[in-house]
Amino acid sequence: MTPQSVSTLLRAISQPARVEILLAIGTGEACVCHLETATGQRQAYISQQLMALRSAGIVTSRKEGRNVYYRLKNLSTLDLIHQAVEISGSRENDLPATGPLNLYGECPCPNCEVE
Amino acid sequence: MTPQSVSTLLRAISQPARVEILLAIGTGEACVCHLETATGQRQAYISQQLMALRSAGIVTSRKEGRNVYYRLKNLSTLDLIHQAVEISGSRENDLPATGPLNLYGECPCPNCEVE
DNA sequence: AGAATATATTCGGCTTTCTGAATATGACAC
DNA sequence: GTGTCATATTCAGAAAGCCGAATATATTCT
Repeated sequence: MTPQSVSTLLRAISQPARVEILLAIGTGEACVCHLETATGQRQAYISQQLMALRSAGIVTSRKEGRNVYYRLKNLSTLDLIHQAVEISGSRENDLPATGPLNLYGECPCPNCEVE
Repeated sequence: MTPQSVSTLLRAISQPARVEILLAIGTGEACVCHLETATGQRQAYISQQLMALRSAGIVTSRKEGRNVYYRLKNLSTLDLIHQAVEISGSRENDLPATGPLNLYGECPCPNCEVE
């Protein structure tokens, strides 16, 4: 039945850290080290949240070298979050910038610099 | 900060019983006894869920006689749920009919019959 | 007043989620 | 091989959520 699957999806998102991660990934792709700097959280912690998002089918991952790049499986997940922002009454501007802050294949965060 | 309020909202919805309740209320108004028959749950249980929805600011209540009528504070909460349905991959039709099954001020469920 | 009805609240135990700490895996460089 | 870097997993205690059972409140009726 569907209320079950709806609530499973929403529950997976209903965590401040995971909302931040999803917004940081945005419409692009982000490796863990990027999310680490983007959200200021420990690496293991982010990995845990990503595991939750992955097993809920919200994100997919792609491995390249020693990095793993995450992206949203369905971009309208972002719309859902934005709608939640509106409903919750906060101004949209209060949200941290939505990704991508980087280009595909390369990660701009300190540890990943390519040049 | 906003990821917090977003997750508070989503968490309040992320519960099968509450999704059902919200859909049963739909765009209209429903008293508790109606939701009782609509969802097949015990009265106290529904009241608990309504309390959660109320304290999350998702529904408002209006008292009339010995009945209390609930409605969505913001109708786009329904859109959010429908979008969650799409993202979660289930067909929209799997959702139980969205309210209102009743007219304002009167409740069609057995205990509330007016005529 | 007392009884019946509609809804709300409290309590308690159980289960789940959260998150820090430590550790493991896997890939690349040397 | 060893070392280092990026990411993943496991464990455990604390916190939060869920929900049945009992009880409370508030309204109407007689």
